[in-house]
Amino acid sequence: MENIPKLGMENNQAIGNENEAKPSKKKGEKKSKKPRYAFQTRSQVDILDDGYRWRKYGQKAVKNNKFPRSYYRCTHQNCDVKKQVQRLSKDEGIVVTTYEGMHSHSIEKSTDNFEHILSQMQIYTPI
DNA sequence: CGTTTTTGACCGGCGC
DNA sequence: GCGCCGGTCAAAAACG
Repeated sequence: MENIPKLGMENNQAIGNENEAKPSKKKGEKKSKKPRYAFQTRSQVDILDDGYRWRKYGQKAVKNNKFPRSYYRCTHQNCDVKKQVQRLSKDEGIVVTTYEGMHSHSIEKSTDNFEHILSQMQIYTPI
């Protein structure tokens, strides 16, 4: 697992995704809400290291997409942040990274100018 | 040695 | 009622 930050992005677009609208079933609608932040990054590599440590816990192919989607989870002590990376079947150069949850600690990596992007990401929060 | 990765299988929910 | 889908976990193996 050579996880060297490889960033080949030229254009990144942050899209605020909220929780899907569930009809009316059980769900943590009162306590833990899970904000979802989708990031569309233009890069040739799907391994976008944002400065956090992620442990892949699953990979599944998605309908509509010829490429499989990768599921990652933060390997922190109290960080249950989930992240999933998906590539567009039409544009292999487009990588959609969706973050779920918030980090409870700061970044330890260099993050280079990625830190700047991360800042934007946090700003884009909400729902 | 510790950690992480990979594939398969399993479960729950929903649809019809 | 059964089938299907998505999502997650588990184990094993691999790597530094």
